[in-house]
Amino acid sequence: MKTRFAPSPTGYIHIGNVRSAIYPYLLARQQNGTFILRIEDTDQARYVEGATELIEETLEWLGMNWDEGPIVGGPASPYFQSERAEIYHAWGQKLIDMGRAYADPTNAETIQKYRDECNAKKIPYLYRNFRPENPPEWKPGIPLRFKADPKPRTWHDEVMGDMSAGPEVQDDIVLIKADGLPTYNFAHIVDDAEMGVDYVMRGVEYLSSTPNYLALYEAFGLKIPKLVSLPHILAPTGNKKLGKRDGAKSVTEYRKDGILAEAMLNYLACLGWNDGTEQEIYTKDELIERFSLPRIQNSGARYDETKLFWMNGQWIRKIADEQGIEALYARTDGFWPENADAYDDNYKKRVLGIIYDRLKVLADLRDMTGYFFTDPEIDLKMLTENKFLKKLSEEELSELLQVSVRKLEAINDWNTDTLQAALNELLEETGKKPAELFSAIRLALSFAPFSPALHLTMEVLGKDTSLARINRAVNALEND
RNA sequence: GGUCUCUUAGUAUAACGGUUAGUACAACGGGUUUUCAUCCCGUCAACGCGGGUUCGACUCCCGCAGAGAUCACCA
Repeated sequence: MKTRFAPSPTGYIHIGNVRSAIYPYLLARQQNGTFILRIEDTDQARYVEGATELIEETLEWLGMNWDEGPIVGGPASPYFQSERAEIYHAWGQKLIDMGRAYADPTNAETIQKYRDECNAKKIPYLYRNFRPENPPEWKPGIPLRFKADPKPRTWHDEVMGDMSAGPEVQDDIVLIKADGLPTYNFAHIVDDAEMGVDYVMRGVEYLSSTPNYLALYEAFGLKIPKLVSLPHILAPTGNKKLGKRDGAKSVTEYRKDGILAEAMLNYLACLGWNDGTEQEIYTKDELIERFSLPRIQNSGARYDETKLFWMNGQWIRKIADEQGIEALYARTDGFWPENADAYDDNYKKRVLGIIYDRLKVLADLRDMTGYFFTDPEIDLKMLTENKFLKKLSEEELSELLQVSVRKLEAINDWNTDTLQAALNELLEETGKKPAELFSAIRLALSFAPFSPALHLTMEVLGKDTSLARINRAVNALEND
């Protein structure tokens, strides 16, 4: 059993594109089949340098390894359509020999004229009504057209159900272009046959062309693969399919923001598919096990970045809780603030251990952990205008912090338990509410809008740094 | 315009003739010794419209409307 992902290297690969790789991948793995990557680079004008590498990187990052295709090779090599011209020519010749294809010498202007005539008469434009009477012999430089056999056709789509179409949508499509390379319409049929592909999964936009493909399968006497139309992913606003123009981000960008591959795969797989249960978080293995074609949604699904971010937070916590902070730490390379470079892994791991449950994306580390690595800039307003502290005078604030310093100085064994105990004693001795005492110390330490629980923060910061920071704040208050 | 497809809360979805129409994200409110977050609790919120079929319709049928796709020597 074989499935394939057949992208065109026309630029970066965005989330709308990736999903059409996920489903065939899942299906192939579930049925111990083969997942093929084929590069459809027959449009030289739209070809973008480096796009193939980007596709490969993206699939690798998501953990979707392919069994046949670029890099790994395979029995139907090559897997770049631009390198398969001879194969398409041979198949084209077969059609010519059967009398089912002809060279078309008509120039573009004339074709446009035909089209305009039809539009003027308000009748559907079909090229087969203008077939040249004495087509020349086919040779390079002249497009090759299919000789359609229009008739009612019915077929089954694994997602959309039973389909039918009349002759009015079947035409003499171009098989091989003047540049000698095949059109998508022709190339994918030939390749799927040569490569033994059993499931053709692609976006619904190909649904309208399916009758033409059916005619081609029939002409060649090919077994029709299972046809699977995948609904579109819609842009966050409007009703358009998600595309680069709507600012669809590339998968690479999300990776740089610190979206985990697991979360990306999970979110995309569940956008337009569910297994009927209320489960939301799926590992790759669970997706492989549960995936089924009939449960693919048949209407478009709107892309919702907020939910992706939520899911990423879930995955950050899942990895930390199930595999340990070590496993999560291994993913954080490149996401720390610059000034963290001077610190060792162990320290950063401890920081991660107390901060991870407030991360949505790994890049949040940059904004949220700065004060663990450098003394924060003193901003007295954060203290004096804090909603719990603004009723205290600067003198009272200073006094409160000095009392705290004396209490904390007395701690010999600096750990979360002794710190918690000291803080509780301070509450009693000062008679302050937690909101006042803790806010004052927290801000003196971090001058950050938020930070982990106080005793955890101080434990990681260490006794010397913690006390020095509070004293610093006291001095600033005294000299204000 | 022709042809085709789709239609449950703001979003993603569950239901497969009988439910107070379930869940999650978002929003809003509350709780967990400070903040932000996590976690927990709660609130708001949906079957596009109109006909049938049926004892009974979100579920089946037919119209309509709305949305989308396609009509290339692009994929």
